[in-house]
Amino acid sequence: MIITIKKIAQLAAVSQGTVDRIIHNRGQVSQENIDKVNAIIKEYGYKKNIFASNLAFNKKFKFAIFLPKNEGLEYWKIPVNGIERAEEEFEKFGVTLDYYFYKYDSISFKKIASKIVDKKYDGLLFAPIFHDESILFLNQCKKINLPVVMIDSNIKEVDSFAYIGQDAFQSGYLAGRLVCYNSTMENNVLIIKITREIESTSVYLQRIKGFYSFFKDHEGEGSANFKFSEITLKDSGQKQLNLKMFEGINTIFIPNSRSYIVAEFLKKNNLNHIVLVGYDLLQENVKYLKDGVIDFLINQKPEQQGYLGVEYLYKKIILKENVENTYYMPLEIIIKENC
Amino acid sequence: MIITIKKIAQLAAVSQGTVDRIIHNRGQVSQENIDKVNAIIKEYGYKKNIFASNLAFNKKFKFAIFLPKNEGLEYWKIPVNGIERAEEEFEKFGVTLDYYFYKYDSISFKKIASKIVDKKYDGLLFAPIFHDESILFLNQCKKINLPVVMIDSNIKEVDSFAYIGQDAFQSGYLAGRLVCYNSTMENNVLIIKITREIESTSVYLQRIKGFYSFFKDHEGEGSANFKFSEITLKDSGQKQLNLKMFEGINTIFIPNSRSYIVAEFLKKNNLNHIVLVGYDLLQENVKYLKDGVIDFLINQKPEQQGYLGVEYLYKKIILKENVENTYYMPLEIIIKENC
DNA sequence: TTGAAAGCGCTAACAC
DNA sequence: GTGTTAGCGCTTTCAA
Repeated sequence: MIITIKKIAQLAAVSQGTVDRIIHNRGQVSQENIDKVNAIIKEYGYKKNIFASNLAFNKKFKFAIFLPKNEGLEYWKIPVNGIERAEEEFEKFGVTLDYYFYKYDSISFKKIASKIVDKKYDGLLFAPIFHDESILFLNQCKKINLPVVMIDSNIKEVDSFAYIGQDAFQSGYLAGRLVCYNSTMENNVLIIKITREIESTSVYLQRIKGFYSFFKDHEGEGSANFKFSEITLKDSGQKQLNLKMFEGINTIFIPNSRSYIVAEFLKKNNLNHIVLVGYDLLQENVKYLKDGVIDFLINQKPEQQGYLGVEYLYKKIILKENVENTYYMPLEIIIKENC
Repeated sequence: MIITIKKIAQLAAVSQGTVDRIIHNRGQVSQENIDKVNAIIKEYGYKKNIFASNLAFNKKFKFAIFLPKNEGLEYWKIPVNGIERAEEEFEKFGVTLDYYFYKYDSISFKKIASKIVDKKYDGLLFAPIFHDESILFLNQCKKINLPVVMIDSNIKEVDSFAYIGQDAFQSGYLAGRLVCYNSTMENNVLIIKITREIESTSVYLQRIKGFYSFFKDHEGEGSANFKFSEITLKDSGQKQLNLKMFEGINTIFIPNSRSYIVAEFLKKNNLNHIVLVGYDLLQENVKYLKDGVIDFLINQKPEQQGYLGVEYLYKKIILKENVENTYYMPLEIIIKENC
């Protein structure tokens, strides 16, 4: 049997109002009553009825969603799917979402950021791409007591905020192992960075660090040899690729979701022997995985990151639960057979 | 603005009671009013307030959990963890669970099964091990309109029940691929069945089928050769293992969670060159995975199966949502680097 | 500092 | 067939 506020009031010989004040620390109660009520709560183990609470509270909750704009790049569509799934699920609990998308420049970012701060949301789901600007923004959020959950990448400089996403370094480390599964005696590994970002804190750079780190940790083990080279391409498709780049290469690592660009080129030019490891289950990537051009994809479940982000806010703000502040998504290895 | 029953009643110029009857199909309403109210609902998009609904309903929900007893075998502990996590989470929504564990004999099973049927639960989470007995039991459940969700293995003979779990065949197929990653030119594959089950429908047999199927589908591809043999051991530890069994063997597939038994033997006898693929992240298995004795574990997330099973019942019975009837867990490939 | 009570939206029992 | 209403447990306001 679960005890109610009414019962507590009876047992303590006070009114419901007094019990409520004590439970919510609203003050204006005598110490005597505080002690009396707390003793009863302790003895009987009061748990608030979440249905009655929210019904009486009768408030709608507004969360802001603040993500990079999906400009022709499928990647940023995926978390939105998860967010929309969560939106549907939590609508009945009074949750509504406002979406904000910033372009890949810091002016657009700042403009929208200040709009969000002004609008007095109950919570914020945020994917920080620009490191310095994000820190400024997060500090503002802190000032106005706006609960934040970050996805995709973390900003550790501002604490007290939650993060749901990948361990980028470890995922690169994992990629190192995967590359070995199809290795030969002599391996020339090419790392291709296809990006417009310049941030030195970017996720893909941490992945590359993890990748190298794997080989450092396993130096001298086994008999296979690995040599590495890197190239950087502007984010404009495969026009910049040419056959020369791939001479002598038998292994390629693409540290972000753009591996389909390289896969397309490899397929066209019949470079079938090359092992290719990339990230994220974009439609195009999956196509080349099933084709056998891409060998491994590491999945960080961006869809679920979006869903879990909203769920985090819901649990924290509406249910007032204690939720873990950091959640690293498991690193999924995706091959043709478990896709 | 979300419309309420009260508003609908006003708009339709009927009472709340009438609206309620129409929404819940309780009958005893004139067709005229049904049409009027439905038109309004359609226009304004009524969604019931789940807080008010459950507060008024004010019922506790009792689910039965019916699983094989964990007799020294860690595997059946794991879904219970997930179930307990769900229990904690849904307690505040009025969910309570009763646990029943049956021993590995059909008499124990039947006895407890009839107890559950008598007790009039609101829902049932069930792991069917005994095929024929389970069909009988499920038919009884159907008769008394008890909603059921199955985990771990599915009984397809009785429809209208939900299933959350693995695609056993596909997971064996996947194991086939994994075995190839560390293959040489000539491979002798040993499949070790460590079990006390005799059911011809058992999960592990479907896994073996999938495993062979992979090699059939890839016959003639590549240059590696595979030969297969099988042994069956009673479920009594590694005393039955001997070095002779492993002569010439370079690959082992264990189609259930007992791979640690073989791993222990391999380690003791320094059989380091053998590739070992198994199932499930039992503590012991993980230990040997990190040790490098086990190469791959396929994870079917039994913990999450338990959690999702309870969540399914909650969503279906308390929230009255439409929930998918079959959910196949993704097949996770676990190696040292993403454990 | 405290008590009383309205009301959140829905369910279900009862009266007509 | 239909309308009325108590009550679920909590929040919040107003009065004392």
